[in-house]
Amino acid sequence: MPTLDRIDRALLGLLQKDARMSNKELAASVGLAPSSCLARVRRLEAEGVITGYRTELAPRSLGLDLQALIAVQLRLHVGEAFNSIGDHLRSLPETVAVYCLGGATDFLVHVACRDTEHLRVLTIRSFTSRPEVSRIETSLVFSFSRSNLAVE
Amino acid sequence: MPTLDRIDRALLGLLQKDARMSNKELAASVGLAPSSCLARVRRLEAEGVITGYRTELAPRSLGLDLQALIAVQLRLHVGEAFNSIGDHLRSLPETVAVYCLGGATDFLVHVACRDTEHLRVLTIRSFTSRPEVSRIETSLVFSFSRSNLAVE
DNA sequence: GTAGTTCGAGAATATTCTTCGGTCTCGATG
DNA sequence: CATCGAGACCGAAGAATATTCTCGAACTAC
Repeated sequence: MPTLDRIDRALLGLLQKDARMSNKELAASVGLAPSSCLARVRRLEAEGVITGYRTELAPRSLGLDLQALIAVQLRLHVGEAFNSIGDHLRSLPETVAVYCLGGATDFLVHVACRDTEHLRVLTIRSFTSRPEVSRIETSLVFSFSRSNLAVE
Repeated sequence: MPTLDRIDRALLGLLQKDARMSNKELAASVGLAPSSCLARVRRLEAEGVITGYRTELAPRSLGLDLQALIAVQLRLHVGEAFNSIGDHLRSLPETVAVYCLGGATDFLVHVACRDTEHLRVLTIRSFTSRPEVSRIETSLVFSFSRSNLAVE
């Protein structure tokens, strides 16, 4: 369990906002020499604090105009089914995110589709036709925005 | 509405997986000269296909061991309240993501907290005590994983 | 004190970025 | 059928950056 000091947190805050910030600029922002800064970032990566650098795309630019949240309720709650359906949901090309939940809903899946027909086919082919799935409920996503984690 | 050819899509796929990949490596992966590759990426940024580069952090490393989804139902559905509560939810330091939904639930908020006490205080202070909020329902998040958008 | 440890600075090297012509292809046009 | 222009790519070179390495300061424990 790594301890994060003030500088680590500043780095994480900056990198969350812009993962492509150069090491030099990063170093200047936190008041370190580039070499020291790089060592810190490498350490944060190695310790697993930083889990990856992702590029965020506009779904619309990819022709995915329709986003939905699909709440999934399972028939069997044995561990086996839980894992296999989880992997299945994560592997769908339409999937943006998968939540595994406690409560009445077992999974909540955020999907991006081209249009309503695409969504309709998706829910049938990849959700309701699976034997583990008891019931789903689909909600339209009007807007979606992600925030940075608080690092302080 | 920009048209994305095969190379654009390859670039987006690679950058989604690793936003810090160097331009040189990126160029080699798609069979382009670095200069041409850079021009493509710049164009994708300018066209709004790429909306940002984010660093993904492990919530646990930040002492945020407890994640939850909070479904929010509003009292008034006028546009005014809708925007103000949306901004409020997005501005919370605990917020990871905010969905604005159609259906019975108006907002779904993904939050990360230190512990149950933190979550309890959060739901009261930042959710139920707001006048626009009629009712909330909190679900525990056992696991959460994000996928890359299909670019092909 | 002193040895060990951690952390950062600075220099030197390796690598990469970025710009700037130049070339090629392709389609339209005279 | 030749010419022209637009668009896309490549390659080279200077500038900027990343990375490695070594050294020294501050701190700890004994």
